[in-house]
Amino acid sequence: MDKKVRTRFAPSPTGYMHIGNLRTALYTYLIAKQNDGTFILRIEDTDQERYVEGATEVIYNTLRQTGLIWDEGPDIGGPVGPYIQSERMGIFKDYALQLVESGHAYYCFCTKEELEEMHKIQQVSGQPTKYNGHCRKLSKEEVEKRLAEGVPYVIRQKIPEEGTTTFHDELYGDITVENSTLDDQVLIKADGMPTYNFANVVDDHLMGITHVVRGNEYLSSAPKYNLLYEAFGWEPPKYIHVEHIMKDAQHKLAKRDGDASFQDLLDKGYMVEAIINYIALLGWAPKGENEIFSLEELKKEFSISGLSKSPAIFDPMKLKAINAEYIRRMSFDDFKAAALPYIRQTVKREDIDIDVLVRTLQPRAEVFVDIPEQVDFVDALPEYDNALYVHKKMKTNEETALSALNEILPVLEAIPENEWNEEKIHEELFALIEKLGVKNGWLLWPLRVAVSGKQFTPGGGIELCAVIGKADSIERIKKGIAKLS
RNA sequence: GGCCCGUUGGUCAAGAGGUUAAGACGACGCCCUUUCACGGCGUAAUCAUGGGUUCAAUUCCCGUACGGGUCACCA
Repeated sequence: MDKKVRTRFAPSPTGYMHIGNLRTALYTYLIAKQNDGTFILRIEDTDQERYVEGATEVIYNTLRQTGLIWDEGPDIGGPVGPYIQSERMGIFKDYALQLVESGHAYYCFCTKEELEEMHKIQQVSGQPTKYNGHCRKLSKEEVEKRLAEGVPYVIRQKIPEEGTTTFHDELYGDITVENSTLDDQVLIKADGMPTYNFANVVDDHLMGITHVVRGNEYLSSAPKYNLLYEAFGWEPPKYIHVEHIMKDAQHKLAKRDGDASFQDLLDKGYMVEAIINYIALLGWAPKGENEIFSLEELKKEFSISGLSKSPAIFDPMKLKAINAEYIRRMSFDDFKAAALPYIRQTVKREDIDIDVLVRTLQPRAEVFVDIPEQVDFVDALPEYDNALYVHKKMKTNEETALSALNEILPVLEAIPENEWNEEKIHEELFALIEKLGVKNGWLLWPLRVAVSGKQFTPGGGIELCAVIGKADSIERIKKGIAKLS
């Protein structure tokens, strides 16, 4: 690396952070940071029609939350500002004029109607729709005359009529296209503003950007970018085009899918670290077998060569599994602090052993938002069907369950209130199992059902009894006996 | 439709001429002094397809199919 790496994330403030976009930001950030380079935030807000109140804040907040901290940007400034595109509007026209001067661009006076007409004809005759070069042929005098008359105009890029253009992508290698397939795209619009493509090239150059990570949709316009760089005599940045994140094989993950934005994922209870970890993996594969990476670790691990050239389908299951892994890796205290608000959504009573509940919950919680439902039996025993008592593998049925509960009841009743804890209950019940000469499940499966009324619970019967306390446990067992009798 | 790109198990994917074609999620099975959505151990994949090149092709080349992208005075 001879040149200091400078990368940029250049989102439009739409008020919505698509995870594909976030992932681009991530990769962009990682490339800068792993090369000890600079990560720049540039807001591309030139589309007034799409302006959304507070949208810039969404970008700031997302980046801050995920730890993708920029070194230069609108709020903190930097040597190549301004970093808000709408504040740079004055600089582009001169560059376009420079191109006109050097013969790489030209004034075009065609009206919208004329263009529409032209495209219509092209479509009907099966031709590709592109500008027909009408105004290319205008004489210098003619141009001057119309300019003087104040005829509205745009400035278009003059694509060579023959030959090919080759550009290099770090992932795809060299891609060559026929110049004849390229359109004389507009550089400066009739209102004097630059088009996105033009502003992008100029800004990237002015900001000294060395690597551009962007979506695959720009692959087809990349040759035109290259021609622009050539016309200016500038060195193009290294391109890395990344594939889309898909909902399924034929549809991109879209807003309406409800999984598409960072905020959607947050709302579903996923942890920030897990989200970053998962999207890093969507379209990129680490060298080794480890898949769990912090942002810090990603800086070391990430490599452009591990990026994938084909679209990746977003898999909520995998995200969930990674989130579960993060939960399991939390310390007891951290997990407790994070889980408590969720537990309290359904568990209001205070007379329980919360630590036992938290401890049994941690390995079984995959996402925080699932917790309220997981512990909703604590406050009150739900209505349940006796069918729950039937378990093939445990060899239990309603009849054996009744016997089991009848055996359990006096044993638990005999435990003094102040000795009621997990160890004691365990000790007493296992003594009973030995005395009766039965399998653990024969006794404990019915207990779990009676005490929870649920098919799945965090922890087994013993833990649950410890959580809800003696009085409630006894009451629920009695209720089970009554139901089974 | 033109142009560009892609195609390894249900999903994410490693592998880059000769491999038992990794690993993870999911599924399934078994195990575990208590169920499970914990843990442990296993099982399942002839690499879209046809043709080349080669002693040898999932890996290179061409075609086909399928999928995606793009063809704006929008970003």
